[in-house]
Amino acid sequence: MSNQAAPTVCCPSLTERRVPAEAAAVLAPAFKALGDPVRLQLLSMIASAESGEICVCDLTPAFDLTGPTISHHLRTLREAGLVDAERRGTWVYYRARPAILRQLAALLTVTPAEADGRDCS
Amino acid sequence: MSNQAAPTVCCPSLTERRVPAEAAAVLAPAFKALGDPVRLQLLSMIASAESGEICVCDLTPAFDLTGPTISHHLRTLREAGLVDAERRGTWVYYRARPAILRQLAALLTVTPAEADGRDCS
DNA sequence: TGTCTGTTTCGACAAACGTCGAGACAGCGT
DNA sequence: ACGCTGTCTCGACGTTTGTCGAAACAGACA
Repeated sequence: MSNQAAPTVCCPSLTERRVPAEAAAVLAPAFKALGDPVRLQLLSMIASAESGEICVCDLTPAFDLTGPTISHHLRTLREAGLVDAERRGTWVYYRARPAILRQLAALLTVTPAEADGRDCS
Repeated sequence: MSNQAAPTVCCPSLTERRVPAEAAAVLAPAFKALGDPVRLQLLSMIASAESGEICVCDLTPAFDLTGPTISHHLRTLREAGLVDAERRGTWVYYRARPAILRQLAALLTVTPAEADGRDCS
């Protein structure tokens, strides 16, 4: 099931200091994987699954796309280290990797000092 | 300087409920803009600038890329709503838009309930 | 063993992307 | 008015991406 290594760079916010080229090279592919609406929804369906995992057979029919296309997007998420896959009998189950999600969130977190204020308005 | 509208969708985490197609369509382009190492560094340099803004003339020499290429990446960041640009005399200054960064961070934030634990290890 | 279903791989194609050089535009200083 | 410098736009290029259909692989079940 060939899961790739998850990035191991760490954690200060984008806004605190300039992210070095090596860190950018490692983190950017994860953001790139999130940069497609289908993959964003796939990851969300996986990460929000009640049991912590979800079957490809539940993912595929949720989109107007062929099986191979969904499989391709799932592979992209896997190679970005965002999800893990496990085959159990006939079906393949995907689960999210919270550690890397947290890392990306931390990168994007804005120190509350810097104003201009309201999100969600 | 033609700044595009920033996404106005809001805020629950990826992991809480499935992100709807319309939200994904709006948010994915912002992640896509972050999905290139050069743009990630550009945004970081902009967002971490002491005065809150930084001149293109300070950005360009930090990379082994031509002016037009840097300009193209900056335009991508602008169109994704991640930064704002303002011309003052000869120079053009860029500043980050914290609201959308916060929104993206919120989307990626994992509810501490879901374990598997340690980031930054 | 054979066949059926679920999933992935392969090959192809059009569209989008990252990069460049050449040229255009905007202000400043003479 | 002219030229100089900083920035952006345009056109071109090779590469990567998203999608598909066809085919391969994996496990279940008769």
